[in-house]
Amino acid sequence: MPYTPEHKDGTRTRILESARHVFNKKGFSEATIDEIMANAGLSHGGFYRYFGSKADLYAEAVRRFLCQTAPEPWQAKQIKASGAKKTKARRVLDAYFSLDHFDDRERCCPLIGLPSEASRSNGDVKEAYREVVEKLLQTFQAELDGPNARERALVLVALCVGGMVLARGVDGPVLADDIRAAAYRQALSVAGWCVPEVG
Amino acid sequence: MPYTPEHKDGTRTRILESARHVFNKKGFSEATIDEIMANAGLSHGGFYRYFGSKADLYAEAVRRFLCQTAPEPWQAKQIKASGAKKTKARRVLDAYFSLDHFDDRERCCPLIGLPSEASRSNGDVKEAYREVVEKLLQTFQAELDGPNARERALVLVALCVGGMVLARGVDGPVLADDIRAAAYRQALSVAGWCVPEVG
DNA sequence: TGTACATCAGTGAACGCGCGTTCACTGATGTAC
DNA sequence: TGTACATCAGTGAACGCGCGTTCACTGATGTAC
Repeated sequence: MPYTPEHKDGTRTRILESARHVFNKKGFSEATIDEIMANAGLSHGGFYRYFGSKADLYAEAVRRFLCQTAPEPWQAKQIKASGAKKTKARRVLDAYFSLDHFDDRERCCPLIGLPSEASRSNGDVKEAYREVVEKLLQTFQAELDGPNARERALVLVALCVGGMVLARGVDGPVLADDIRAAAYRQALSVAGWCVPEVG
Repeated sequence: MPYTPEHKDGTRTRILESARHVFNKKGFSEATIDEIMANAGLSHGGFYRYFGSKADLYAEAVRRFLCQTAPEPWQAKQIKASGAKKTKARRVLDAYFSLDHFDDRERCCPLIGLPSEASRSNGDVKEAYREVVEKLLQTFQAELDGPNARERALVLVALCVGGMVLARGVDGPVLADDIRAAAYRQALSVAGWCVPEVG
């Protein structure tokens, strides 16, 4: 048995990680297998030893966001900056609305990287999309006190996605910032968390 | 001068309207010029007498949503149902969150039909996307009393887009409805409008 | 320890289809007489 | 009013490129002896 199973697993993971980035940046149709493989340090020909088709890869790549072992840079920055001062849900929310997350087209949450792709695709992708939504939902809900925890968690997720998707879609940086800031403040208010001191 | 200028204008409008529907349904890359032209009752060859390229058509098609003379079916239904009982902004909000709007993949607002397309495209498309955002913003802001009218209008738009995009992206109809309903109720609360009687 | 071997990860040329774009042509229309 | 004509909206065949997918091959690796 030449090459260890770990070797193949590692390559597969590298392709998935690369795919996640390229799909986020370009969307399903504009991303090419060639670019994904090159980005993983391979040539396109080997692709079909790992995945049945481009569509198969896509669903797995969306789900992949949940399997992260290390936090993305835009998440790590929040953890570093706040230390133990913030709870987990609060850190997730702050990172979600951060400028770093806004700017990171490749490593961003698939909910804002691939919003319309999901609504047009087959059940597999929607399932993956849903898993991401529910993960985020649980993170918020776990720390919301009071009666309507689930309802308020749903609102938080809607504000996260709506605020970031809109901000990315418009061309004026001022308007984009206004949208992001307004959605963020509203989210804090709904969650009952205090607004940070303005710097 | 054979054919009146009105004739050409009419055809151009028909192509734009068709393009808006097809782009909304399929996204930029998956929509084909052939389908757009066929949908407008023409063959593909004539396309370049009206538009320079597929990309040119795209930006115009997004903007086109603002030029509607007649309301879309999902909007008309709200107007009919409520009569003069609701203000304009309230009607727009209710229509936006309606199941009809959720289901109408072709005639829906481009903000939820083409969310990621905009963030990836050039300045022209983003400008069009921005115009749609500002139109919606103004509609809400005009009827919001109190100090933070603009801030609250921004929140409403974020809830509209976030709620609908998320609902469309997940595969469970129950979860989709929960998201839509939660975002809608939160929007009403932020606007200070009363919640409708439950039916 | 060194060598022959079998396996299979990865390569890169090639195929074929779909779609954006071009272009020579057709024929419907308004105008001039 | 009727007819010849010029214009140009619309047609459909053809081109060419890009990309998903296939496949014959290469060569790196672990194993058996």
